[in-house]
Amino acid sequence: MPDESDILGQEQPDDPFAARLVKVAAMRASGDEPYKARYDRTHLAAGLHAEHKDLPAGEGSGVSASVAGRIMAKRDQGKIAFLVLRDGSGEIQLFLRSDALGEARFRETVDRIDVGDWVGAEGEVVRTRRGELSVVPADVVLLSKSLRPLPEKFHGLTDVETRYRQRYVDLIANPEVRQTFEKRFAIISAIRRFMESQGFLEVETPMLHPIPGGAAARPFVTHHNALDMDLYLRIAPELYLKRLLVGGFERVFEINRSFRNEGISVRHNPEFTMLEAYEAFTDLQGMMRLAEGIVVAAAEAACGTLQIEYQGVQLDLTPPWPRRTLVELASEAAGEEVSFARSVEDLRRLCDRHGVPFEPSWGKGKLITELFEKLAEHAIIGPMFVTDYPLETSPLARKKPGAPELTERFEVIVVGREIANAFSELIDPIDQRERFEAQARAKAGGDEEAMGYDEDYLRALEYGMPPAGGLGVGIDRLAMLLTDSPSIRDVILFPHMRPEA
RNA sequence: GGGCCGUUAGCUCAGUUGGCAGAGCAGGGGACUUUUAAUCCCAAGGUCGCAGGUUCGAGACCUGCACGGCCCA
Repeated sequence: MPDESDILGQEQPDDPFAARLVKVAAMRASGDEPYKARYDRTHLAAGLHAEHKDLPAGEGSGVSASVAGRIMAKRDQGKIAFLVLRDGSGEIQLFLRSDALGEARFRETVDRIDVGDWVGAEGEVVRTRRGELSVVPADVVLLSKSLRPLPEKFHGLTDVETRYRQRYVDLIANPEVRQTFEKRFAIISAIRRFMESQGFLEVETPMLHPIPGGAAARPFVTHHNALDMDLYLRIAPELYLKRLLVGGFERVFEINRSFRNEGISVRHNPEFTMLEAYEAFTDLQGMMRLAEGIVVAAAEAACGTLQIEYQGVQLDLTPPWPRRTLVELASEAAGEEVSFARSVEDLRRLCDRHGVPFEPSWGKGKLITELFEKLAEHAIIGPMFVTDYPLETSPLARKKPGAPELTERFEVIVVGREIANAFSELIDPIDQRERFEAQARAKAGGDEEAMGYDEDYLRALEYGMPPAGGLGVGIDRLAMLLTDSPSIRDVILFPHMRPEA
């Protein structure tokens, strides 16, 4: 990579980077700082288009405006030049004229400015003969010199690896990427407003956990030097939020990152964003209404409608969503009854017959859950509440009355994917202790995703937790759904990547 | 973890049966006073992902590795 000293002797280097360094050096030599401190603008591009929408082609407005942004295109025609300036609101053309700037200054300005530079300009707002609203600058200021050429203007940046690694270039080259993220943040903002409108208080709980809990997942481990102890990046905020119910907060939620030390795929990033909400004195029915309300608020904010299309599939998000039990759906997909009435050996044979791999340590509940996930879940268009998850895989959910092997739990499935998960919360400290003991046995048996035994959480339950419903929503997956994005990496600004080759 | 595919100029892509590395855009020089992917002329631009192998000769064929994508687990 050349630096300024390398190119001082060269007048017109061919290399774009070097050519731009020459311009930087020339500006500095003439006392014009190429990286300025500020620029006071009067207008945004979109504001000018709105204010002057009735200005006829070929006429001047008689009013002056100053704008600032990045130069996206340059069309030099000798005595005039057109620059396309993009700011945060949109684009506005700069119509540089030698008769407005003076011939020498016009030439110097046009030669000095490259596509990619940040520029401020002030002058009369006009509409050209061809109908393009433009600013005819009496003054053009180079605010920040870009040294690297932007991707080709017509095709943009398409290499997905570069798009994810250099999101800043992706955002410059591909305007729809910006729209996707604007939608993502509109979704999150709408969900916050909805939760607050329902009387929920947004809280912050620890991300560094002494005992990983609240989900079945392998954690990231880190180390606190002063305390000389290992800590875990949280896999879920659940157990802390429920401690707050014990403390007397009746409606709380948190929207923030959790971390899971697992594979990366189109649906998994090591750090991801979840909403978790807990409401005292309600149950699974209340969580169904809450889940529907959240998705409706998010869809209206992002899409303005509940009729959406995801990857070619038409979806109607209008509540109420249908409810089916997990065992029912697994049985339909397997073509025979999948139930706790069958023996473990029988369920294993069923797995074999359908090509579903299993571990010898799995009980009926895990086998049935696996059959559902492998045979039925992917085919559900939804949105659908899948209910009655087995107790074996739901260590924090209340038992279903009259069905001791099942829990009062649902997942919301849309286009074959889990986007939300909820229970009537397990508030019985004696039952919870037994569940933790079962998890501890599974962990001892080699299950690295089994939940840790959290004695302080049990102590909290022993003080008494009110009846409650709890809900988790995968914000990244919801954003994928509402922005029609095929990969989670499309809705995470800086997705995790291996180091560059 | 397995299978398949990809990696060529800053970007987007060609590259035939193994025979001198190509185009457009961007960048450089020139022309142009209403352009919209401006247009026209000229010149320049390469560690063909990396390392081996086969061959008189490899961007292409073989092996390994790296990174990425898709599918499966």
